[in-house]
Amino acid sequence: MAAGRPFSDITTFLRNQTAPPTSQPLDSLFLSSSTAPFLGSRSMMSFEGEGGKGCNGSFFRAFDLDENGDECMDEYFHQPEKKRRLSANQVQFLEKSFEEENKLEPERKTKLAKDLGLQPRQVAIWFQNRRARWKTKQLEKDYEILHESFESLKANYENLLREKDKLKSEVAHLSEKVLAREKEEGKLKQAESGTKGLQDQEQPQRPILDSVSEGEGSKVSSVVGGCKQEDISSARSDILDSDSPHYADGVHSAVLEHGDSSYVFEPDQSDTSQDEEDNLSKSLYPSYLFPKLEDVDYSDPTESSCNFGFSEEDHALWTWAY
DNA sequence: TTGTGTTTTATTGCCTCC
DNA sequence: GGAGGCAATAAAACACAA
Repeated sequence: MAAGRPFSDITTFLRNQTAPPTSQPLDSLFLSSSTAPFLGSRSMMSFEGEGGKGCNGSFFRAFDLDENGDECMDEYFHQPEKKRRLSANQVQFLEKSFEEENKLEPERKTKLAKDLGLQPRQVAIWFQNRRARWKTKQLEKDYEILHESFESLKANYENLLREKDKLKSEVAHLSEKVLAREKEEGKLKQAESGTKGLQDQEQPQRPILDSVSEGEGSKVSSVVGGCKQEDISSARSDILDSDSPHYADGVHSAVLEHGDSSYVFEPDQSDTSQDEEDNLSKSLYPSYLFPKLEDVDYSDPTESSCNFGFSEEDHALWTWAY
């Protein structure tokens, strides 16, 4: 069967069973509503039994076979309500046309219908259904792409979360070390001031961490690890107080009486944004917990006198936390 | 052969555009 | 208001396992 004129044989047969084949399309004789009003939309048919249910599996072949052609004609015309699938060639032709343009202008529809021996409405329906199938496939593809993208982002996010937790615990660990060292230094200074005796009594000095009692100190260090804000800020208020020129002013009293250090120092405990993250770092590890970094010489990280025995990496992390 | 799931063809009803 | 598109759906055709 020649592509483009697939039904020339049957057309000829129906027009004149003895005449040679012509290129006359089938629908001009067979499916035109003006000339064949007996065929409604339910009678739109393909003349090729792809599934072998037709006569000898092919309606065309059936017509080619002289001995049973009439039989097949009878069989064919006695199933006016049966749906017929389009032939492979017809579908191929339509697919090709669809690839070129998935919308169907009236002229193209008429031409396709004529070429394939179908009713224009059949062609339109085929395109309609084809567009629907294409859309479904497209949606599936889009879904796949989005799903993959989502999975990738999710994995990335989880990695970042793990990394964040790791860094947090590192910072906490380092902070504990710093606190322990601070505490020891405080004790040393206290001992020194004790040996100086009463000569210093006229100029009492409060060491930075003096006001942090044993209990409070341990409280702070445990807090840093456990990230408990109130206790940290409580310790901080004491230390700030010791340095503060307004040690006994009303604000301080109010803070102390209030019993809740968050009254003046109230960090956000959530960790959902970068800003909050920064705030958290600063509130968790405020400047009073560390020596003034600008006073520390990092030029030689191996110099234990000024690097607290931490490695260069520790310093980097420290600086970051600071 | 038959039951069942999938695909294809066709209809219906609604909506938009000219 | 008619033509055409689309979504939802029906129903025939088909594939396939049991």
